[in-house]
Amino acid sequence: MDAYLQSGCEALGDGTRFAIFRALIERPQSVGELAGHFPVSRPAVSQHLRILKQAGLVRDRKEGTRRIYAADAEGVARLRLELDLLWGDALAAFKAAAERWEEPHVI
Amino acid sequence: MDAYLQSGCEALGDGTRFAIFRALIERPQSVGELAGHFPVSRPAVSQHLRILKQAGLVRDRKEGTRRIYAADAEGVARLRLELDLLWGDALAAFKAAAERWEEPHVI
DNA sequence: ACTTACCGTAAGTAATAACTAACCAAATAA
DNA sequence: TTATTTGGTTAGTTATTACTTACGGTAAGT
Repeated sequence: MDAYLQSGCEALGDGTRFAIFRALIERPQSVGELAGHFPVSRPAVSQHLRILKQAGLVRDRKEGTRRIYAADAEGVARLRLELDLLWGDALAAFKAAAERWEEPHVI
Repeated sequence: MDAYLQSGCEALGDGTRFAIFRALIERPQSVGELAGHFPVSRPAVSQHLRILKQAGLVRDRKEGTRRIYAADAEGVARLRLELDLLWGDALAAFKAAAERWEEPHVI
């Protein structure tokens, strides 16, 4: 999973990438800073960041020679909405299934 | 990702597995039924189901010679809660960042 | 008992993803 | 200008994952 577009859940499927994303939610950080937190090389972090960026979950801005990455509010909201729809469907299905069990008792 | 325990996001990281999970949210289904919906073999579906089960996202019951899988309400709720905490953290951070920008204007 | 339907598991393969090392580019500092 | 810092990209390797085929096991039907 290193070079093509993908949806939010796939982008967060890798543990290291999820951890990087989580770190960026706490506060914006540079690539080198992030690399310091995890047992992978700086290029590996760069590649994870590219994938997160393609998924719209992070954005970046240049600041001198450094590049600061931050979680992207819009992308996060989009993923949240997508998953909320899923939870909604699930809840509706659970409720319907429960009612199919309870109805006979009401008779 | 075929044999060890993992958290919810990693379990949904694979596209085929996510699709299977989504199908089970719509309605409980047997393994063979699921395999009919996707371009993979039945054993492949079985393996995906095992991973989803290890993640607590699905449960299964025997029904004759068939085995019916269904989304697990408790596991779904747990994952939802975990992600809601993440969204909450993100929202708080975005709000704090926005205020750091707006404060100077208030002076 | 035999057959059929359905499914899990094991083994092996093929595909893909994650990673490192090496290189290059841009911005700042001396 | 030269050196330093920082980080993206490429190439190649390693590790992991998804997959199929083959097999065995259980439950229901004949």
